[in-house]
Amino acid sequence: MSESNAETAPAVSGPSDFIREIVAADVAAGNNGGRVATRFPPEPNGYLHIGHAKAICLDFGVATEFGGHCNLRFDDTNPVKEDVEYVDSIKDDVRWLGFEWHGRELYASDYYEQLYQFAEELIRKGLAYVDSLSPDEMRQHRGTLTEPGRHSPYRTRRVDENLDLFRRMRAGEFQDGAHVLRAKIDMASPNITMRDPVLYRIRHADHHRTGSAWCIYPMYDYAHPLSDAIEGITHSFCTLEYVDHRPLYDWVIDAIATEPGRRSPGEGGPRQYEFARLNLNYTVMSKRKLLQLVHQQHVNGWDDPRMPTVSGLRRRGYTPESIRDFCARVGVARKENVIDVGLLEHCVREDLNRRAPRAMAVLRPLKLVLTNYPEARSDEFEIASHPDDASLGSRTVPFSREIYIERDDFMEEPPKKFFRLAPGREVRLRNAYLVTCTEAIKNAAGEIVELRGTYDPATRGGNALDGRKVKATLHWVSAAHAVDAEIRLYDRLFTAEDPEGAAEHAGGDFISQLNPCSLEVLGGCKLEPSLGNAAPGSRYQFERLGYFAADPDTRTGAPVFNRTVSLKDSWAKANP
RNA sequence: UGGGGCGUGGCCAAGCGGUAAGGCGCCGGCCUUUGGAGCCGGUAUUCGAAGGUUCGAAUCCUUCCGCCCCAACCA
Repeated sequence: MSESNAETAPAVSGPSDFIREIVAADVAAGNNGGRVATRFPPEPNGYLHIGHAKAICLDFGVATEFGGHCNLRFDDTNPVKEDVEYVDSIKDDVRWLGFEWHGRELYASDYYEQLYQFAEELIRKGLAYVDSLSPDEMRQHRGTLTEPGRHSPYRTRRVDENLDLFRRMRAGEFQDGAHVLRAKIDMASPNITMRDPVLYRIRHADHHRTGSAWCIYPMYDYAHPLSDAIEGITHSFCTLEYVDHRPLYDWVIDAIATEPGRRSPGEGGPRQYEFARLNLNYTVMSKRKLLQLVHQQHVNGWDDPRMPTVSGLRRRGYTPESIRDFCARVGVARKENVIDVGLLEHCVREDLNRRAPRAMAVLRPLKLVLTNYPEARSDEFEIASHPDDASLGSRTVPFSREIYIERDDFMEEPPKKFFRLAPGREVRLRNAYLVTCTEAIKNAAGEIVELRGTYDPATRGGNALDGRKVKATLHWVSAAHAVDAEIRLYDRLFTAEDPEGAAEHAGGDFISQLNPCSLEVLGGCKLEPSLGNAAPGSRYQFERLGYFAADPDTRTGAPVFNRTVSLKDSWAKANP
């Protein structure tokens, strides 16, 4: 392509959402010198979930798209809820999702001293005061949605008195709750956030990073804007519930920006933009509820494959690519939304269909004995690992007289549209032979315990020389060579599309909406030998069944697989 | 009853005064050694409602309706 063409070529993809539109306009206008800096600011009080993944894709995505950078900043201002376990898991998850913060691992707690000095500055400017109302009294004074609040009697304390009290707060002279530092804004504001918000509270608690160095801790509304300003963030993205906080965000930055060298939002400093959080049906997304599921052991930890957490999805077998694709398809807007989990499932299927090697596994085995196949003999088939991608190579699959097929691939009295095996019917064993069922053996209870049949030696590989067709192809595993495995099947965690909504109507809590069948553990599953040493985390398509990933519980000789997602199944859909 | 945000097909979502993109889902058809995958076609005379402005409105104005958020010393 010539250079002039390159310059005149229309943009392949412009801004794809309102956020990128704003950033593009800022860059075009040269705001902040054309610089773009974002941040992803998780509080380390829980594991990341798919909703965070959306935010991560936005924060890191926008930064790289516009040649900027994104800081990973832990919003660790509440020591009683936070823990290093969470910061470690968050770092793992962000990295696994495919994002890099290039050493910019930052903490709000890094700024505690600076934040404290800013607070003294606010006091000196008469913009903050120490209040000594009890939490309950403060609530009384705050007013209601429709009535203005009242001034605290402590609101008029002198600057020197405020400074003295605040220093003694820091020095640990007071009990928790005795005093707080408040911004002096407007107790009559219709926006309740602006009614003299608390900036600092006393918490005699050890912090996971600063230990016992502090006994006063800044509030989010104070620490967040200043952290953004300190780091030179240009675009600060958060969810819609913070829209009402934006005036306070701006107020805090403006309040300390009169000093030389500091910039207010109006002067090119950080600006907050809000977007709608991600909601998924058939699950819950709040950290509080996820924490409850873990603590009450309704699931087996934060990384339970049924959880919408990043670590849960990872263990389930999701790929980072599929999650990023999902976030891209879902879009970024300001409308409340509930995304169908079906879209998430579509995204993994699409990704794994392209990349996952195929293998055969029988979940619920039914033995088929080929009576015309010599007992001592066995065959080997070299089978491509992917039907459309030779680069994935092949593996050797043994065949013998006794093989396992899926129980529901046989019906003694098949209905009209059932194409699979039935007495007298011929089907193909994938990549092997055409076989015909001759007999179903039953036990005393009348249950089918074994099938007898014959194979056609002239159909090696699966095709008949005479061109005769069969309606079905079954997966299979040679009984003599099979590897036994445990396979875990997952269904949605909740039976209701909207667990909290359904619970409200039923008068219970969301726990009552749990799906009792969300986990089904199958033992004695039969795997083809190539699967015997699958490394934990490795993903396969088990032909005709779905995508499966080896679980960390896998032990040598005892594989454990999780079903990530089933294959689309038009037979099952039409015959529920 | 105060403030704020939001309403485009079943679920998302473009659209920015010139006559409704796209994805998922769904419905048909083709193809197929995975009832998978792939391919082709269909799926909103209408944008919460009603008025108004305009040659022309999902886009501008007015009113109304509905949903969500805010009264933690949580984030």
